[in-house]
Amino acid sequence: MRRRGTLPAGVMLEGAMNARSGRPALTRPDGTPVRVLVVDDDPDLAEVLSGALRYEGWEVRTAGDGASAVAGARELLPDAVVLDVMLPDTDGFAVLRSLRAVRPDVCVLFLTARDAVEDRIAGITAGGDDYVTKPFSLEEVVARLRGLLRRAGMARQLEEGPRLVVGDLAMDEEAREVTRAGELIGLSPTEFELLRFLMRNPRRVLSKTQILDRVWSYDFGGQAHVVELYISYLRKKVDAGRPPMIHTVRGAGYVLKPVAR
Amino acid sequence: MRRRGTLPAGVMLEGAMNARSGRPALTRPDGTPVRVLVVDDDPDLAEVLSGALRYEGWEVRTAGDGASAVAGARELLPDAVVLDVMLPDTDGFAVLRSLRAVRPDVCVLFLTARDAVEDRIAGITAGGDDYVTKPFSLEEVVARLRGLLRRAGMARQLEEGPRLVVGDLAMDEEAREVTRAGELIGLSPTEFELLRFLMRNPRRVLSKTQILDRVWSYDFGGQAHVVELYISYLRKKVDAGRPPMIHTVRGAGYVLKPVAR
DNA sequence: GCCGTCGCTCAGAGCCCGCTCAGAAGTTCG
DNA sequence: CGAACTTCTGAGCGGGCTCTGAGCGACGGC
Repeated sequence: MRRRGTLPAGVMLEGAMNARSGRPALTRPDGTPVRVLVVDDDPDLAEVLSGALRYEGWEVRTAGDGASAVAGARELLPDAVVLDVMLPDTDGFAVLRSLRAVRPDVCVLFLTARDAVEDRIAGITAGGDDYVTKPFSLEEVVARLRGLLRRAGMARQLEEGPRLVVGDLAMDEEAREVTRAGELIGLSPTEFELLRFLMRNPRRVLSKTQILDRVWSYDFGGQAHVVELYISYLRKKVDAGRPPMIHTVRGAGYVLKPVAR
Repeated sequence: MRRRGTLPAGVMLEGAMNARSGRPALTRPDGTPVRVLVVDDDPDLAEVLSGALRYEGWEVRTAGDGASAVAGARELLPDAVVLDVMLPDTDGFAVLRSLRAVRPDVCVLFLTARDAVEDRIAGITAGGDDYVTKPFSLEEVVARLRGLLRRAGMARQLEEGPRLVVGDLAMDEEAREVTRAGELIGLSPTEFELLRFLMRNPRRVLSKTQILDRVWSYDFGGQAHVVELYISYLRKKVDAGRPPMIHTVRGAGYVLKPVAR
């Protein structure tokens, strides 16, 4: 079962409703949803991205080129922009300048090809902005965006730091530190992202396909078997010798739950 | 003027917040954000600069020539100005005179080519202002600006002296001295700036790209490999024979942390 | 109780990442 | 003018990380 180049089957895309249950969504200071503009000339990719962002409870609008991006920004007045560096009409930097003219404090997350990194990205991460290289995972994009928005002063109403907590399991996203019952746990990059996905959806059964679509890059051609493997890695490190928090739901997927009392 | 400890934490944070590390930003005496005007005719450079300064929690406005600089200053009433000496319509010194007419005590940081007008710059800096030569690193610009503002009497000087401390590692920015456990450590200029960047972002994973964008000059064309090299230099000097403070996070970057409690 | 399916884990191959050494080019200073 | 220092490139190496394949155990249907 081979996946097509750009499009994962978007199980989580349909029913794009409010935030994931469990925790309130990241919102603007006045409580209205965060507004994001997605700019990419690949309509499939733009659709997948906007689906993932809507799933966060955010308001999303897409544009396929620089001109409509600027127009869209004028209407939407977005808090953040996901911006492909390579666009059919202009490059992302020119678009950024126009955007900044409309809204100086807008956050920008650049999408760029791996080899183009050294090009003119220099200086971008120096400000509040950030970038991810293609191919990326949706979790990565969402996490980076959340980081940008948080630092830009969103979510003032909740004390939402860069810290995820489920039971006695805690994750500091900025320090990339994970602790269980105070003990430090070392994780590889993939393990870390998988655990982050689980921790952001506690008590919810996640299917292997869902996990694959979310945590792995969209061009990953492999089998769902990797998910089992990495779950097993995680169990060894997170549940080692302790009451288990990662549970298998046969035929459905996996759940992360705090230990029952 | 605010006194520490007498107000609830939330009130203090209400003013400008530094985007990094949650520390309060350098602010004006009344708690409002520092206001900076960036004047440079290269829009990309102006954009990168203003991004970096906004990231400090400051309010930024840009201008591309002398005329709009004076106009912008009249509106913004900036505390500091980052001013390119070479401008399309006039030179920076003329602009400075106009600025001083509006606000006599404004801090000025000149941007200048390496071999240009050393003597006139030298005269200027005698008056309390400062300059950096192109190409510069963003860390350098920000550090110089912070120094100027601090000396000009911006608030928080009690907490934010020219002294950075992480664990038993201490840095005096003005004396350019670094000590670990009281022992003096000699660093080259680049090593010093890299360590300063790490110390200003303790417990936060910094990617190689982030470090490159921030510590190296904006025109540096090289690979992220240099960062690894300089991290290795730093480790030899800072961590030599001691419990390590500089840690590698594979696939993510580097962190500076005080030794485990 | 038997059998098929599903999930877990081990072992290993290949790749990629980060560390280090050595040396060249440029710079500063005595 | 030479010596020491600084900065950066290139190459090699060691090891961690990711993924494949296969065997085995667990679970559930009948």
